[in-house]
Amino acid sequence: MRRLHHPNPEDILLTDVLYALGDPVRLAIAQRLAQKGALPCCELGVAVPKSTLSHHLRIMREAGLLHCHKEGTQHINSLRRADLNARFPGLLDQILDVAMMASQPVERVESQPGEAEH
Amino acid sequence: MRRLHHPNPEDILLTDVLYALGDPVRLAIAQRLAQKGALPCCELGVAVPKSTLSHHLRIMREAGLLHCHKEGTQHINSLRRADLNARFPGLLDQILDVAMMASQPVERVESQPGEAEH
DNA sequence: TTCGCTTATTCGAAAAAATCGAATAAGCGA
DNA sequence: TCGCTTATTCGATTTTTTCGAATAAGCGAA
Repeated sequence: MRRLHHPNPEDILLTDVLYALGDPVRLAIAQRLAQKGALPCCELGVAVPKSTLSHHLRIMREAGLLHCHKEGTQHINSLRRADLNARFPGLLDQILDVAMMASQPVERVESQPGEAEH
Repeated sequence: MRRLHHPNPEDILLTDVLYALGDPVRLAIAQRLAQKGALPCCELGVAVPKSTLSHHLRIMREAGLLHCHKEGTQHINSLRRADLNARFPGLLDQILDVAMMASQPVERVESQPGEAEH
């Protein structure tokens, strides 16, 4: 398997980060990782085919948004919070804050059926 | 000419805003408008063909990022700062802040030759 | 009104990117 | 080695982006 590419912190581009987060599936992944810390691909909780998920993770990884390392057969993903905060102070937290506030449908995939939100 | 569509403030989606700013040309336009207030298309200072510029402005307008109104033969564009701030408090300013900090090449097109930036 | 000029959108074809099923790779344990 | 699990890569289709050419629309002068 080819080695996965991660940009150096100083090479992370703002437009790449914004582009990576400018998709409902990828924003949901970022939110999930922010909450859970580190997760393998299969536990990201997004309803897309495996090949599409791989593509989304690549976009995020190459944008510098997340780090991925292998553990056995699994690929563990986590947000590069420190690197992002060094390069763009406060940005990621601000985005995750407003994302939490104004959740979009795709981000509520696992809400409890009993909790109505009339 | 068809009427230009602008989403209502409450219909603005975070992913649309991030996607709209996740392109070097569009981020440069947002920065320019943040600095100058309101500008017609021809004074946005981006080096792309007219038809491409029209497309970029449409993406931004339909994302809720900017407002466009006609004045004579010109279309005046301005950021929807109040609407965006109401929907996603602090987000736009945060993005413009870090964009200013870490300017990408396309954003420095008009820097003064005399002003060194060491 | 009609012509010429300016500003900007829309059309249409080509290039680039996203999607997703099928095939492949790679680790683990029996 | 075989079978199972996890995830990437391939390849074809769909969607989006790009940009020259055509169109639209306002303005001022003849």
